[in-house]
Amino acid sequence: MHEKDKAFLKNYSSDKFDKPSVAVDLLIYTLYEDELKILLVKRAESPFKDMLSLPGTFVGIEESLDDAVKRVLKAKAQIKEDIYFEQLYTWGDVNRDPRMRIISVSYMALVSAGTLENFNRDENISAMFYPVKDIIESDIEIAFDHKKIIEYGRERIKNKAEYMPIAFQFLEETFTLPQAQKVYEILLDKKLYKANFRKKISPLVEETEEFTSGAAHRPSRLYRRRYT
Amino acid sequence: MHEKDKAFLKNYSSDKFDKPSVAVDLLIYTLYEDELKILLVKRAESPFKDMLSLPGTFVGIEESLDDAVKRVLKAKAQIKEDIYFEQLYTWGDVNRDPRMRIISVSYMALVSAGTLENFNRDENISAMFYPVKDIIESDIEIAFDHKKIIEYGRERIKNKAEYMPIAFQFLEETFTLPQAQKVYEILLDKKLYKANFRKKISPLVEETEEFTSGAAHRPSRLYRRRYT
DNA sequence: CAAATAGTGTCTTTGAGACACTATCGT
DNA sequence: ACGATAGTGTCTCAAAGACACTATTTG
Repeated sequence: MHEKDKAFLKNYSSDKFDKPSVAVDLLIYTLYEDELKILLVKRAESPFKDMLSLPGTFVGIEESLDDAVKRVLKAKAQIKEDIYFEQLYTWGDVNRDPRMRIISVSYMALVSAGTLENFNRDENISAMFYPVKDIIESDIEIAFDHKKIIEYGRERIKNKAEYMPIAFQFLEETFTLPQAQKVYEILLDKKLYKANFRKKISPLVEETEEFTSGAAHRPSRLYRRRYT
Repeated sequence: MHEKDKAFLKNYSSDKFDKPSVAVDLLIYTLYEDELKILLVKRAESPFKDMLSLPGTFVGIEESLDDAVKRVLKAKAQIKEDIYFEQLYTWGDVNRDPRMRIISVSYMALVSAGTLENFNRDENISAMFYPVKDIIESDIEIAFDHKKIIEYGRERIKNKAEYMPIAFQFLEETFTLPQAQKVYEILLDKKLYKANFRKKISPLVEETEEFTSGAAHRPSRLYRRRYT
């Protein structure tokens, strides 16, 4: 390292030049019971003690943002696999945290119900999935500016769903088209026409030779996602 | 502040818990000479001395991200007015800056040529507008990961332009439809059909009674943006 | 009137939306 | 046979794309 760099670094790192802290906060979504749900944790400490908040963590000095996200996924949702997530927005208002200056980089992660099978609900009374609709429409208070972040995420997921592929994240490896349609209907929060939905999604999926069975009606063919 | 908060704060702020630094980096775009241009500054210091980089700054401890952006706009581009800008993405790789850990929140700002009239090119040999196309297509090296950020911004601006209103940021208060069409053609990087363009944009603009004059061809009506 | 750019009318193609019909299971 | 859900054919309508035409200025 150059001498000048050292000088710069020393000056910048000195105490008189305080830095903001950086955290990641996650919108971890899943779909079950025909609802979009999001993982929230009950705060154990002040400020906002006992209120719900997004799972998050501070970003370590030698840790990328993505790694911090993965660490939260593992710690708070018991998800060890690599799952889909994407960055949403960075919130930087000066007083968003009453303790100190914290800049929060928000991410959303989409998890299929299957991936959450080993998410132990009993052990995690502090971390639970709540219907997004309830959070947004009721006036339950949420810690920090996290309600705003949840609303922002809800809009983003709706927009993303319009352009299709993201909904597959909520489905298992194979799925029926009625299942896929249901996912879109929940994400977009509106009814879709069967025939039109199928026309639109057909280039994105490929048939398998499997069918559902047992139900008192015509079986449904299973599809898988087509990667092109 | 609670006792517990103090304890937390003390622990977190202690030296053994080093924090990343936070910066904002700006993609300041303008349009002239029928090209999309971006403001770059020549680095005076190592690392990457004499190379081009995005204008940016560290975020102060009592300064919001937006305020940091405005500070850069003023300092590097002499823009005192409030102009349009939006957050793009936050870059958090551990080694993106060789000196120390810096997380960069990138923004794009769109400036009309008129707003830049008092941008003194002679005084600013270190800050200049460069054609985006040249930067992306040539293999000039750009400091840090800023080339990647520039490419990311170029895609975003293209997507945004598809959904319309953003292009008005590059136009003056009133403008002709051929001028507006030109803006879209540059942003989208493709030719458009006159008749179709006009059909699409007509709900977004309103006529004035003014016309261009002096050119050796039919005068063009001036329009202004319609806010609805 | 010729060159140049502004501005309009209309045909074709594509895709979203709506609806009615047929197919196949369990009971 | 019938209730229930899976799956298909096709009409309508609106927007995107393509092209040809008319309009108004200066020199």
